[in-house]
Amino acid sequence: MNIKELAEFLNLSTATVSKALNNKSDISNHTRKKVLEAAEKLGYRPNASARHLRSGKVGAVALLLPAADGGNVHTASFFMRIARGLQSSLKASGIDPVIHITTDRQGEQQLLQKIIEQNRADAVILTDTRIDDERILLLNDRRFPFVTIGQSRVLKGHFNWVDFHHEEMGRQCVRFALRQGAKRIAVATLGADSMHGLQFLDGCLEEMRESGQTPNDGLIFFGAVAESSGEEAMQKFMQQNAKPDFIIFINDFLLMGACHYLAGLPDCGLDEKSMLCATASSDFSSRVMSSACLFTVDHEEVGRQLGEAVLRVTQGDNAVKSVLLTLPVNAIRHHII
DNA sequence: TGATCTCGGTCTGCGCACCC
DNA sequence: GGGTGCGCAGACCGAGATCA
Repeated sequence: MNIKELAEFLNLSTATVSKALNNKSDISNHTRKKVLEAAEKLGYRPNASARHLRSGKVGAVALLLPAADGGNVHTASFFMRIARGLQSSLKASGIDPVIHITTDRQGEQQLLQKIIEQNRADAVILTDTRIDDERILLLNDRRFPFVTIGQSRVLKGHFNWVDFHHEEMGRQCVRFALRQGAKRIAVATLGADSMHGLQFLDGCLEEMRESGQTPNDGLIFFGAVAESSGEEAMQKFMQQNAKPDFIIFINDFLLMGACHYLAGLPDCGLDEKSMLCATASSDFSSRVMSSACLFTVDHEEVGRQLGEAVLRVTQGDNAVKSVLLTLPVNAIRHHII
């Protein structure tokens, strides 16, 4: 059953039927009611591909998960929960989130090119933004609508993004460590060109300086979103003459690796109480290690903010809006304090 | 072989007919 | 004359068919 057959059944034109179905104003209530009843009775459903052909829209937004060799299987659970909020906020507009996973940056770049050139989505949502993010430049150059989860220095940060207040998170982690009596704080953050890794470290270092502590390069580690990075961080810290008495990890993966490392060093002077991570990236660790995380993430709210941004860019709204989310302190961790 | 046409289903700008 | 309701025609895009 297509609109033509429905129109023939009603002895009306397809234009009239289309207008009635789409609630246009120049249709009488009598005709509208007749069309809607017939459509319901005959089981008419609009042909999605034809509708997209007509509107020039695909009806999908591409959510690109962080490119990582196998590692994004774990971080995927973090973004899946965000995607759920995103989906519910986009439901009414008929746009569905489509999740893409790539294993390396080359594959990610090729995928992005394909989405742009073949018009495979109405907008792109980038995650894991970088300090100098060439993906943002590409999307901007091609005038392809996009939103990011995270900031970047490109375009002077003037694009639509939703992000957590990583500097503030870093500051609060240091304040927490100081309240525990920490004298030598180590920080394990994300390296390469991770924007939020840099922001988190900046927050930690600023708070340390303001509280009279001198940051030590030997107590700063740049890693990846992987447990092995947590172990490497511990190896570095344990080699220092002045070993840390408190360690802050940007995420749970590094913390889990550190805990694994510590299991083999029971007398090193550190235990799980002298370690902390900012947020949980994976669904697994958010349950098992919930007390080790200082902040809780409202995934639904992140998804909702993303959904609003996606609607704006797909509707051609050129006004740039940035959303900075401040995360609440984890109640469980607070209780343990 | 390259150019042009046709087809699929939906939507909408514009114009026409009708009625008050 | 103006408002209302309806229909025509064309646009959207890509693949396949047809023609010169």
